[in-house]
Amino acid sequence: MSSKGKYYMTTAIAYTSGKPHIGNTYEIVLADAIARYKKAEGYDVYFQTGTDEHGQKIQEKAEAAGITPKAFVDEVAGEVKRIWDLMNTDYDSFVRTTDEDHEACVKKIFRKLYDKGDIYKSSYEGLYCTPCESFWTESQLVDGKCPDCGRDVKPAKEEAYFFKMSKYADRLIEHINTHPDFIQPVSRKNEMMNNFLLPGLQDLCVSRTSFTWGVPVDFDPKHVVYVWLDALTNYITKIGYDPDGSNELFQKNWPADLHLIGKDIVRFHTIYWPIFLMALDLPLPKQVFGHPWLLQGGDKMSKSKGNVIYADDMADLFGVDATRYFVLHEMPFENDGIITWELVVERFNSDLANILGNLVNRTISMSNKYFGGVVKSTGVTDEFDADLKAVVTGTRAKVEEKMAKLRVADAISAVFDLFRRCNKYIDETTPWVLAKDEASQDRLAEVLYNLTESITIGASLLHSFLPETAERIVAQLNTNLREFDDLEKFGLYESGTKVTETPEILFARLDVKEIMPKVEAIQAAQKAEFEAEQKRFAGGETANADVQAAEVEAVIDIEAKEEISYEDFMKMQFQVGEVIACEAVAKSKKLLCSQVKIGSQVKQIVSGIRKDYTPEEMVGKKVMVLVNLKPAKLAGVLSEGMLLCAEDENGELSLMVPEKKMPSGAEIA
RNA sequence: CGCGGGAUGGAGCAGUCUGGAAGCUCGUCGGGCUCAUAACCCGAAGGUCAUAGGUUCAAAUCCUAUUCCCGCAACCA
Repeated sequence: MSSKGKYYMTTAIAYTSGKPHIGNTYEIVLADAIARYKKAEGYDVYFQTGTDEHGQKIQEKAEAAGITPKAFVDEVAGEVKRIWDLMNTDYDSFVRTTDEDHEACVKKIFRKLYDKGDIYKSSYEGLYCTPCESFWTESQLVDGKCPDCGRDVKPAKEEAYFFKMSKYADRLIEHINTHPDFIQPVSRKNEMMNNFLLPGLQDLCVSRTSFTWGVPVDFDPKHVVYVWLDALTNYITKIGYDPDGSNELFQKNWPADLHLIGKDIVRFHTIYWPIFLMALDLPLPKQVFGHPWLLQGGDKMSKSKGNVIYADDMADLFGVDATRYFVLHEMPFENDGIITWELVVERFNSDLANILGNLVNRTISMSNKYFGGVVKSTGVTDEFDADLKAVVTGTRAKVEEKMAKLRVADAISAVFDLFRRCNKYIDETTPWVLAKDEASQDRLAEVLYNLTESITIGASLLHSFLPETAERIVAQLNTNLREFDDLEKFGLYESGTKVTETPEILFARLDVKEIMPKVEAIQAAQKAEFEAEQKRFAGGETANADVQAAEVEAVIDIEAKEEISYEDFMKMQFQVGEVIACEAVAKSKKLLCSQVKIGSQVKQIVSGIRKDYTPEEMVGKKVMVLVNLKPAKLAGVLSEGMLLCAEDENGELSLMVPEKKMPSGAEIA
């Protein structure tokens, strides 16, 4: 096959703070489908993926786990690689940002940009929260306090390196305007322009001193390179970029043809990354595609809820190709997709089992039943053949058109339309009727030949998306996958070939009733694992909470706070209060404003409990109140105390109430 | 007045840029068929395309206003 030239594509590198879930997995499968497809089309594809392993978060997680950051990322990177391989992804290069060659190159790049004057040393000024070790901007503060811990912040300065973004902004705007395909989908381009480029770019802080797990700046080792400068450059370092002279692989492959990333990091890939490249005098990537997210029933996935869907769980239940099929098919082009176990089962049954699996099975069965498995072309056609052939041979062009626009879900649908057409063809030609008449044996043979040929072409087109299934299909038909260039030709299946005598079921239908208990088991295990992890990381006191489906009663461990003295405790005054009136706070979604009678006085208390309690049910409750809390305004409403609540791992709240009847105002100690 | 996304038959989505008969998949109901994995094929019901105005010969699509939902992004740099 003639080469159409090189095609260098990358995924974002996965951050190694934890096991990748189905959303991360989506990206690699999508990339793999595109890579396989481009290869089939005749491109010389180089496909790189990997892991991003530096940063404060990882350092903290490793510390909590009591291991070195390196040991931590080794484990997670191994897990990422395992899942990528499990998903049958055919990448050419797996980069880790802790690779020595990468780190060495990042240092060189940093120095080059510094020598060039694009990076300069200055100081970061902002409002600093000492306990949190974080800088905040004025607008991030909540009531003038640290949004994380609520404590006071003070103006502070930290030495840091900055990158002169503004220097290249005009060039970038020009580039984006003259290359309409650069940012895909287009809606994101407008977002970038309007929100970041046109208002003016701020210089970017590209070093940190607050943690050490990163690539040190070699001429100023107390700084580490800001993660994005470290992470983004993987696209060039690993294929052989070197400021002192790059190798052939780099010469051949750069600029990248496609960076496939999640929509959340479009900004980094379409603003910072191109500007870094401009500063290095390198050409810009041809296209950045920000794909949407896969959401769980509209909800965010959360490990603590036990509803995170992992690729290996899905692969266990449905198989690798079914998992690939689902994520590829269900993810729309521009908006977020939804994934639920029920939807997965539905897709599995209707598309994979019914339309595809059953088609292959019934076709092979008929060949065996009527002709001892031998598929022969006899040339006896009739009116139904032309349309079948037109659809089958026209599918390649449809797939081609969709894939050119990276409309992978649409491309895979086009392939399934081919299989649908085959099922219809069986109904039109009614082979079982032909079989009863000795005179129509040749016609019957031709029908089965046409089906076998159609399925072979369909399977070949399917190969980029579901490689294993495609191979299983052609193996059963005792043939090979067709070359891409031959997919518009009908009739290449060798006449007289004998198909398998024992067709295996490609996808056995699933019963959602049988799947759901397994799902629940997975979720329970996940919860338990999460809690064990929390326990391991945090240690400390345990508290009980009710958990429905789980066999063991779940407990929650929270981070232990500093020990306090009895005096500290006695500073707080708790009393029983009776809610005598309650209403929702108009300007807020979360807050309820209660009038609480404590002894003879009434305090107004605002609480963030609206999702768990209605104003009506609040009235009359005897609650536990912290009464000497300094009054504060929440959403513009004065609050003079705090109602005490317990919170479970799902964020569900339960008001603390006295176990026996207690008068309002009773002291709690 | 923080920013962004969304609202299309029971569910999930396409169509909106570039106005021109409201479409796809699933589900439901009815029918057909029996080669096949209770699969396959055909047909039907079901939507004033969130609301109100406007532009136009023509609006899901363009403009204006309003309402409602959802995120702030996948455990996180």
